[in-house]
Amino acid sequence: MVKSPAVETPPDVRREVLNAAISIIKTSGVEALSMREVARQANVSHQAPYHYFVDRAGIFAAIAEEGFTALEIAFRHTIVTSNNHLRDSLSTYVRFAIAHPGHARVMFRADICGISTHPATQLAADRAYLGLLDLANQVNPELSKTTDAFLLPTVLWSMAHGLANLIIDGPLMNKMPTELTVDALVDKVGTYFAANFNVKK
Amino acid sequence: MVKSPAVETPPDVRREVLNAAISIIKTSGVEALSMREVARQANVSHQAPYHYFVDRAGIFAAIAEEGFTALEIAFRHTIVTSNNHLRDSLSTYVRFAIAHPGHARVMFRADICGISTHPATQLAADRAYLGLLDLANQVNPELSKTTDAFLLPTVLWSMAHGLANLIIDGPLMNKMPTELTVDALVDKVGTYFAANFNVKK
DNA sequence: AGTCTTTCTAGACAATGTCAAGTAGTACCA
DNA sequence: TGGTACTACTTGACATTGTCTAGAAAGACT
Repeated sequence: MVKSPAVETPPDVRREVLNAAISIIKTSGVEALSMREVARQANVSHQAPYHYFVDRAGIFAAIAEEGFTALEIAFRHTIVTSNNHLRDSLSTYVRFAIAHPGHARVMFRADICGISTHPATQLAADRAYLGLLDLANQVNPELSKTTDAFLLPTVLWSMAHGLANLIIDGPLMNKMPTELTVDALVDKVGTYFAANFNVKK
Repeated sequence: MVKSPAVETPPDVRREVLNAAISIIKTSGVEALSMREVARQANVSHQAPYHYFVDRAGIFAAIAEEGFTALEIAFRHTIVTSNNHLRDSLSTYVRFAIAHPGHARVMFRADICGISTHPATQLAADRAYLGLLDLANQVNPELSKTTDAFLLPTVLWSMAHGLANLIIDGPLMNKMPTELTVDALVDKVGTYFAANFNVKK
């Protein structure tokens, strides 16, 4: 094929397939994703996705990898820009999940994100975790030297993970005051937590 | 068939089906549950489950309902027996999830637990939430009277939910010191959190 | 011109969720 | 005793799914 003069870009089937998958997960959940529906939405044959992703799990692994990489970048950004690392470690995680529910729904579920079978995804996940550790280290550098160094990161991770999941999939919003927006909730919870959690000692 | 004299109990197909489903979810995850596999493990025809549960989602709803009811009982028990409600609200939730992963995997995922379509499940979930609220109220009864009464319960719920999910499905245990058992982790995190989170004011 | 590789498409298969129809047993009434 | 209704299933059928196997078209390299 002769390359046309900078008018139309060549179709990036891999990207199209991935976008279709992310969109399906975002709107209908992980359960609803079928290879054939993905192919249909990407306007390719039902077998084209298999060329880029070995199987259904392969698509999930690719989405998760993309997500973990983006999350790590978000953590690194927060490390250098925040003046309240405790609060913002929460909000970075949660806001990422809200902004990218298609990715989050996959990343946050080890049973389907293929972390054990896809080394690239494992690596991206490890790097994101390191980002979180570095962020926690900003909160109190002393803690990271103790034998219980894992405690603060675990609390932060659990808290953020729980809040994110309850918001994007769970019934939390129904239980909140009706006038409270998601953004306001994340703000309030983050501020409340950071104000009341004592990290000295 | 002639009924044998009080020796064997009549087969409870509904229970068998439910148990088979819970066992499949526990060992292979929600994704792996198929109606036909459930029927096979319960030794009934592939349509028998449909007699008791309208569809696949119906089985999940029944499991979730059972789980929420049990969780509420656990909360109520903790309310009257604990002398550290902050710590034990966490551990009650997390230990429930660890002890009943088959139930937990379904309950904690609104997209599949059928909360919006099955009123009985919704009711059980609401009751469990009320149990959590009552538990949070033990921590600091004053807080429940303020306009920000939702903050402490939300923090507790998020924290517990996150920790539970990271343990039963997530990659958290890989990141922990190798000699740390799940039980010890729950203990340590709960104690650490309760010791450092300030609920006065 | 011929062969390789990449990027797909087409066809086939067993397994799945679910609809429709049937059947065996039990309960109740005449 | 016969009839009828109901419960608790079973059997059969169908479209849809994930995935295997076989190509096919197009460019790159020799």
